[in-house]
Amino acid sequence: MNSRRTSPPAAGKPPVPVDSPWRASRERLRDRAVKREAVIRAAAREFNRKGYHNTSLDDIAARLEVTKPTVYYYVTSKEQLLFQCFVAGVEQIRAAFRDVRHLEVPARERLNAVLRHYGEAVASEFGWCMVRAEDQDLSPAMSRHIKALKSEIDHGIRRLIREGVQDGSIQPCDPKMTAFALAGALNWIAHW
Amino acid sequence: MNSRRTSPPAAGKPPVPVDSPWRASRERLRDRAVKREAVIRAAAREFNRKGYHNTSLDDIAARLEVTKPTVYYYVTSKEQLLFQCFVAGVEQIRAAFRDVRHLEVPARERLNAVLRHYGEAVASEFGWCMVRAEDQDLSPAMSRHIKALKSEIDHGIRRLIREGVQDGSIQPCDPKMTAFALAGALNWIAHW
DNA sequence: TAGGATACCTACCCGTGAGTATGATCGAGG
DNA sequence: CCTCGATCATACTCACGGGTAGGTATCCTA
Repeated sequence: MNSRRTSPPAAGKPPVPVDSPWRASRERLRDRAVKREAVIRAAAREFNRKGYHNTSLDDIAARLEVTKPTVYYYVTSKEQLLFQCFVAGVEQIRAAFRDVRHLEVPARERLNAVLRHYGEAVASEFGWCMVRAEDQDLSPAMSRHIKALKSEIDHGIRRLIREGVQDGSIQPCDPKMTAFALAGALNWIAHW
Repeated sequence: MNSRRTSPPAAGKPPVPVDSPWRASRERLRDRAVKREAVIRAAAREFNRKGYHNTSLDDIAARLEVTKPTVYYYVTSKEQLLFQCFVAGVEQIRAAFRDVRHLEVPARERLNAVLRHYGEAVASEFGWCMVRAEDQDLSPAMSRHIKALKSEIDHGIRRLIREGVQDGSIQPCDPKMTAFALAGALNWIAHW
């Protein structure tokens, strides 16, 4: 049997329509940033639907009703595209930490708020890119960058746990293991 | 820049040596099952190291000091190889359930025992294949099969939780959500 | 010891998909 | 009106990797 002729590996969920700035209006929009962001969002959705390796840049371009060179006009490589999706997702979580930093409530409540945003981010269109993207797919430099971002979040959670234990709002526990378990449970959302 | 000429995406951890039955002795071993299992184990280790899509069958063959057609002699396709790795990992967990089924101890203890085996399985060389293998990479039939196996384990955990709540060894909780969180936390081991 | 089965290899096919060369198009400023 | 630059499409190149064709060596059995 020649597998080259068998049907593709099943795309699961139906495509999420993406509001393409190219189709948005007849006139060409001049805003590079908007289009670039649209490219990243479209990529994230396709990665989420079919996985990184099962998504071609032609797929992403088609979803935006554009051709591949146009995508390359906004992005230098597929790898960078994945990286940007990742960063976009992580940024949501970092924002949650910033929002909470100066709140005058017990650490337990701040932790809850962060974890809620964390869960929402993981459930968003960028969730897959954050959780399931394998750093084997990225260059060592980008992989290091991602590890650093993940580590920052991890330590942020640990710190909130420690503060909670100190101010009595959280039961005594090992912050490292607890943060690991919490992150694991929430990340699992991205796997359905 | 031509990415075709850039270095491969970083292989992370160093290769785990695999005891190849081919190199084991000068004489050819006649045991198909042993060799087939060696192929699957080698595949699991490579998938674990570099990811499914970044591992070629040539890689796996090279690790076993054989050629690609030899691998195909024991396995019909790369997809089936991934599937077999998955099944091998899941089987460890199913065994844990069987071992515990007829124990005369509180459900809490049985659950602990299962979860310990669960964690060990996830940390094993098949852990990646169980947790991170995306069903987008498998045919619909195999994907269904895998979903069924996962569901069986999930319901097994839920049942133990329910029994624990009934016999008082576990605090009252929602079995579904608790099982989800437990599995998520443990599965996260496979991501380091 | 012929002849079939098993196990393995060399050499190849070919679809796929990342990335690109080239030129068309269109809006805006001169 | 006409050029200039930003934007986009057509039509490629090329390496990679899954999978196979076909042959060979070794073993087993009659």
